[in-house]
Amino acid sequence: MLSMNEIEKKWQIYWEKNKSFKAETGSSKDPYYILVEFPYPSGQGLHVGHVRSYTAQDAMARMMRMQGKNVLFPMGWDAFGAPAEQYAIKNHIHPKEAVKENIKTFKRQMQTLGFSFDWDREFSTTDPEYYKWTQWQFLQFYKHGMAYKDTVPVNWCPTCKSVLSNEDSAGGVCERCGSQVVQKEKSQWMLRMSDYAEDLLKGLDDTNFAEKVKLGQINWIGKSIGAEVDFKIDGCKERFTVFTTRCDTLFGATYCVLAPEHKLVDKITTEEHKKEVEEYKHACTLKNDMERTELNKEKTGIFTGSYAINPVNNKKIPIYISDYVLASYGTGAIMAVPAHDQRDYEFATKFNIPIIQVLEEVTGKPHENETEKNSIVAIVYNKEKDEYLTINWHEKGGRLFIGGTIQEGETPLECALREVKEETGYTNLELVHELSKVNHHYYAYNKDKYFNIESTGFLFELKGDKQVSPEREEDEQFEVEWATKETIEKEIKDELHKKTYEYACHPGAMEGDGIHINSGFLNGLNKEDAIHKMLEYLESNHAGKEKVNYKMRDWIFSRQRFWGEPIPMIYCEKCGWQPMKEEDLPLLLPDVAEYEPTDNGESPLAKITDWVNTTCPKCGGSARRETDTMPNWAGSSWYFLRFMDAHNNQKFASMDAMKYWRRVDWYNGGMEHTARHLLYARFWVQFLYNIGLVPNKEMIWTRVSHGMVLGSDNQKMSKSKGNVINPDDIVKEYGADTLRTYEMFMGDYQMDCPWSTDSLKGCKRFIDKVIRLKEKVVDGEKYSADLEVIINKSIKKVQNDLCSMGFNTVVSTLMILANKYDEKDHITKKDYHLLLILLNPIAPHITEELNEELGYSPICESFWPIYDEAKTIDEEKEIGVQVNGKVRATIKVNINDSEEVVKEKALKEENVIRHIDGKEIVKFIIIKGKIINIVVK
RNA sequence: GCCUGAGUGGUGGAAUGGUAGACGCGUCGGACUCAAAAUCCGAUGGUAGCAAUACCAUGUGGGUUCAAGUCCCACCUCAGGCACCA
Repeated sequence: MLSMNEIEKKWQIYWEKNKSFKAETGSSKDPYYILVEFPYPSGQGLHVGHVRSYTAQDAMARMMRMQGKNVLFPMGWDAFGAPAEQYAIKNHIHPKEAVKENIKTFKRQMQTLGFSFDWDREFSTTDPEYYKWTQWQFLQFYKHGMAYKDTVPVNWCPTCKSVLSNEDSAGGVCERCGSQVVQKEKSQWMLRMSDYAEDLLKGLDDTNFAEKVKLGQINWIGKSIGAEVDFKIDGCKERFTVFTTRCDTLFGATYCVLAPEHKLVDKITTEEHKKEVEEYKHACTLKNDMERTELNKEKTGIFTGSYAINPVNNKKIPIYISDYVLASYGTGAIMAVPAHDQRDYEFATKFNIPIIQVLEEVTGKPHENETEKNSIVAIVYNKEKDEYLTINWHEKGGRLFIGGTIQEGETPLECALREVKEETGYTNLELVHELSKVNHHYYAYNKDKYFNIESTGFLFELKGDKQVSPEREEDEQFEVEWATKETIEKEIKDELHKKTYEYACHPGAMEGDGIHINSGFLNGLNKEDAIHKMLEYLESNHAGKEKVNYKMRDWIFSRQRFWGEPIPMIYCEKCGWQPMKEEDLPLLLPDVAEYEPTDNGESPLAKITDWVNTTCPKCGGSARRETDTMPNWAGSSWYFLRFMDAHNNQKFASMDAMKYWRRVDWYNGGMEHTARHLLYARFWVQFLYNIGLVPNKEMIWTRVSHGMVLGSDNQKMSKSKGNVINPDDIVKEYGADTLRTYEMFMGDYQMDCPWSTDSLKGCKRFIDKVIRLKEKVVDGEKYSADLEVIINKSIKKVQNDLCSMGFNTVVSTLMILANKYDEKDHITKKDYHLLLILLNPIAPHITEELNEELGYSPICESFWPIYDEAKTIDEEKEIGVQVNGKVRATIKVNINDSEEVVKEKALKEENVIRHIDGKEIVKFIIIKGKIINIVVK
């Protein structure tokens, strides 16, 4: 008798020897490419989370092979990265040595789990044979004008003298030493990814990504359609352009803002403001990205002394500089419309800049022959009692705030104060906010008239309870009541008053839609129509044009690190930047053992002078190599192409191989990579497609993501929390099949799920039960008659669920099947064989072993069973009988029963009779094979 | 603030608009055993009841429907991602 671990070893050797999972390029079988993100081989070893996603894809791969597909299921290593470099610095060894060790561990662990990877295609991104092609592809980017050098700000720690990634400088503090991170300008290689924004957006239509993945991509690209508007500067020839998505609000622009870094700032700043502006600009350079974008930060800024001319009404509006405007987005300048943009509103309030409302929300329904008038709604708040002043008309009109019509010669504010006094007698009010105006339509019963009013809202605070006697008119029969927030939300039904209350709760800019006011030729139009009309106006007056902007920027492609692909560029004093000759690739990383960072922010490579000094490929004179390396994302942007033709030394992959495999059919990875990694990979592929090197513009068809395996405390597994589960321990104690089965069964594959060793034991019991069932096997090459339906149902469910990531229900289906078998004294050989095949994708070792004992040829060389749809339906079924939607009984129905028979059966049930007794049957609903509902009155 | 998800027993989680809680874990009871482990059998959402059964129950409140965990509207909580993108 072999032990569990021996059985597993036996089959792992069998698969390896027989190359059971080798994918043959060019085979006449249908190709199917299943990819799971290749791991970073860390020193921690394989995580149980890896086991979950690899098992899931492995199960799919195994089933599809049995279904006759030529499955490509590869594995490799994404081994460049900071941890290996840190480790190397500490231990004075070359990172490639550390990586070699880690890969060995990872591979051994994967093999003990029995994943059906085609190991013949294995490679690491750190192999010179691989990164040669990463470098080669960079040269293609360069040669096609897609790579360029630019000066961009980087996070810089003055203490560590090192460039930090955004992650390492979270919170504006250096992760390592805790000192303040500052911004430093640095010349970096960039890839023109923003040129591809539109194509990356459109390309999504040619993929089958999950909707949330597509949304992630769309948000990251961040397309916004708007307009560029040109502003002249008063008394000066200069002009500047702003980007806006709301050109319809141009009449409401009351100032402009330039980013502190904007080129024009120095030119337009007047003498008297020079000093302050300089100081402000300087203060901004000291702030890092985090501080500048901090939430709820109070707006800051400085007036430049100059004025811009609003192109639609020639009004002079002041120009400020402020860091809430980003130099890197749009044109680095904005027109500010405080009435309709929250940020502008905050700035304008702080600097006392006028706020002009140009758009009103509309409430109520318009009607013919409306009378127009202006009115107010006053909301009075009592801070001490936390209550609002209302008047209650009871059944004559419900609860309202104080309202009224503005009279001749009266301002809205005067009107509001008068109305409050007349209706309630309160006089000591302090204005908190004047609220946005609302355009309201309503019908007045007492006057039998339709009105269209422009209502101004006010929020007051009550100061003291001084009250004079109200001056109500005779027909004003209401009560004055103080009402709580809850009462108001429940009882105030009037749309205008509700809207006004909403404004009072969230005072600020009105960013919604409505109709335009104070806007010349736009008056009366809604947002969309007004945008179109404004665009026409701007274009015909040469003052602006439609413009599309994207949040996505070019890809900063330089890293000041040792352990990455060297960028194959050479700088010559005479010839400038020159690409290396392609035939000289790969440019190898030097074999030294010191990678301490330099103290000026250069890559550690800069200190290795033997390596840095070289000759210019163009003029042959002395020159220096680029010392920055590529980011971690580079190698993973095209590895899936390499798997199609992993050992080609003429090309990164041959067109023939890529045409045969077509694309990645199924790509599984973590949710955290669905935005950036996927975008980089798609960009890379689209570029290669455009220069004719890959067969399709999108090389990834379906992208799905898995949930994390958390510790049993529902927290992320980490050494410090002591909740880490090592797959090696589990395999040793319970076997790989049990671990695989449990990880499939633990929960919804796409969702996070905590580890539970108790539940794992349950899966062990299930596997043991399957083994025990062998004792019940009797000869027979047919399914047992009474098992036929459940067998056919199970085949269908297992195969459907394996394809739709319902791995947990695959396992439960098989548990149900095994329980059914267990109820019987005997099962046929064929019954048992079927269970083994269905379970094989998830628990491949033990099923192969039991299958062999039965005398069959290996499952990995067999065919997947085909189910008979006709036999998936039960002859007899229990269904519920409802009366008025509540289940009152269950009856057994036969598939051939007519509606009449079913009806009869239902009406015979005692409990049903009791519930319909003395009542009239209104409706008799029979959903065949599902439910009966008797509706009675 | 915005975008994604998710809220169902003691617990992990099932459920094409059709008997909510499949399957598993745990717990309780029983069998086997000198005993324990393993295994097997039974019970297991809550309240009331001896029971038949009734009522309540899928985050909260409304709605659509013969029928809602599932669809629609509003809200609350949690997790992840993005965040002054004009």
